[in-house]
Amino acid sequence: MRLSQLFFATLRDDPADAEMPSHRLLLRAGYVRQLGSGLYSLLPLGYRVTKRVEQVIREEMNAIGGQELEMPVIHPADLWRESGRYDQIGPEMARFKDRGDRDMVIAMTHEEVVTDLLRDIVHSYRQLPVRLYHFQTKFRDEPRSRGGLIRVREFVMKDSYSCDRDDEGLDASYWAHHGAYVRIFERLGLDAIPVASDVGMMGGSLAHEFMVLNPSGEDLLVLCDSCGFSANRQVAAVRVPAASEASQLPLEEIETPGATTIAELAAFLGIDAAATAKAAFFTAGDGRLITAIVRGDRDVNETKLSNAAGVSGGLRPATVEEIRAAGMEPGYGSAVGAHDTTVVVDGLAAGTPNLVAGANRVGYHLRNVNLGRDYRADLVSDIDNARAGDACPVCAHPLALRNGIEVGNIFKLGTRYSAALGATYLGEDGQAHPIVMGSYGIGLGRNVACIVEAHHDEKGIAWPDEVAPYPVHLVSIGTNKEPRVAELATELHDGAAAARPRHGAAGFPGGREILWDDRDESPGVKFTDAELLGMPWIVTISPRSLAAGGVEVTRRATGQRVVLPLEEARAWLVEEGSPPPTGD
RNA sequence: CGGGGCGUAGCGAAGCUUGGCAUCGCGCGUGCUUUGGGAGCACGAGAUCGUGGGUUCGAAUCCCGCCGCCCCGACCA
Repeated sequence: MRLSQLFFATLRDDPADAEMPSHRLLLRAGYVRQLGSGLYSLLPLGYRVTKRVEQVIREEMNAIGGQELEMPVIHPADLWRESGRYDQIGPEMARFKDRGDRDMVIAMTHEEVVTDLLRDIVHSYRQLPVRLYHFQTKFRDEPRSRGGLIRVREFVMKDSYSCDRDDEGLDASYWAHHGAYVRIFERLGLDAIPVASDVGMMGGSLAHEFMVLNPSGEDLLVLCDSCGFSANRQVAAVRVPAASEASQLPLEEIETPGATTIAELAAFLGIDAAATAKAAFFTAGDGRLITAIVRGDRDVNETKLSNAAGVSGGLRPATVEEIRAAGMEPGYGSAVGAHDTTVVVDGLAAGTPNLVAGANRVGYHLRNVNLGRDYRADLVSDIDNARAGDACPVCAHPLALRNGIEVGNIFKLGTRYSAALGATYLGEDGQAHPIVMGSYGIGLGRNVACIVEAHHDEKGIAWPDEVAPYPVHLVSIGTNKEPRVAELATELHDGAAAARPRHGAAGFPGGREILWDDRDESPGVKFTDAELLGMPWIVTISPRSLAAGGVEVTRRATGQRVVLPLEEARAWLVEEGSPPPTGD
């Protein structure tokens, strides 16, 4: 591809709206353009990178027996009503009516459709297992998009679905995907860490997210550098020390005027926050009031609370009226004397005797509150939010908290969708069984952005070989001084374009094509753009390089530079199978 | 949805406080010179100042509404 013909433009100045390096560089180098909030066009360069990422994923999915297909972006709402998600999911899902006044939705994901296909086609255990995947557009009307391509509203995702006879089969499919993902991210040049995660809106029993550490990441990861424990903070267990043996002291009401927060209470009484109990009130989607009790120095983890209490429709902070209706007083609240509420007590608070807790009366607290004697719990469970420095739940080593970006996820769905939609097969026993499913996603655009995050310097992008839009950026200089420069550049460029695709670029037309900066620009402009665009190899041909014996080859990522004789350059770029001229 | 910021030529910005000819750099076009690290000179094109209303002799500038974008938080496979 001649750069003079390429549809792109580099920007000399950083766009005002871009903060993350990947966003800034993809914009400046002409890979993407923004259409609206969370909506991006992929320009030819960005499209080629995305297609190469797609190809890596395709190869690894095929390697575990995946079969590629394609499912629609527009779905009838009735299908989503069957699974129950039509009403469960909020404004994040786009809905509209077609001309026949039928309710339709724009796909956020494809569990329903794949399950519909299964109930149509699979009837016997002999047809299982099967692993299906596709690359398809999703739309999620996020409350807030951010970070360039990191969090967008419309995006292409590889989603795959495993369909097995039983839990054993699902387990095999799950770990097959786990392995495939490890290989995919390694090939993409990403250090992705699998962490235990919440099952969220997918439902299911086991889930991992593959996370790339990044200061702009939206997720918080709890990591142990001693034993390797890793979890999303949403689900990270907190280690609870053995319950205290201290004897219970008599309950005592004390006046605490104006002390409505733990900090004020602790300061007023001159005690540590850890000697108090904190009550937090939530209203569940089903209308229940949930009262969560944690030790005063800790915080409630809403995901863990929601899972522990078996809440389906999510949690929102309770209103003052709702709290009072259950016999409690905001600011001076506790579970003592509470009624008509589900009380969930964290293990740490349950095991700490004689806490100071609210008296459910304005201006008063209670000393020496003890679970069992003074209030009851519907449930004692870990609902504590993990913090940096906490003891690892596995090995007790101090934990670290890091930000991460989710580049992929794997979920055990079980029979959540097959049961709801009636996707069953006849087993060897002659009985109908629901198909046991798993769901596995990788967002393409987000991965492209993460690759740039991991592979750039102050000058620009430095693509890994596996995903670069073109392997080589040919820079010709001094064509007016030396006619051979243009002749040789044309020969190399045209020769590479005519060559058969390089091994590993199957299905990718023009896989051996190189980029040639044939523009009438000064050398400075050409070099600067070459470094910004980030092809793995920059090949310079000029009177000077010819005098030195050939072309100059620079490895973009390392800056390592060698002079390559013309014959070797031809062998490398035009004739198939020649290795790159230098190591890294 | 809460808090903050921004919207002026393709890009980046100044001008707004204190109303009075639309400004600068880059980029773009033409010509000449230049060609190993974002070249020089000359000429030139390009802006409903996000949008609607109001105040005023006069609004990019002051007032009100709306739209859009970014950041933090809430939210979120």
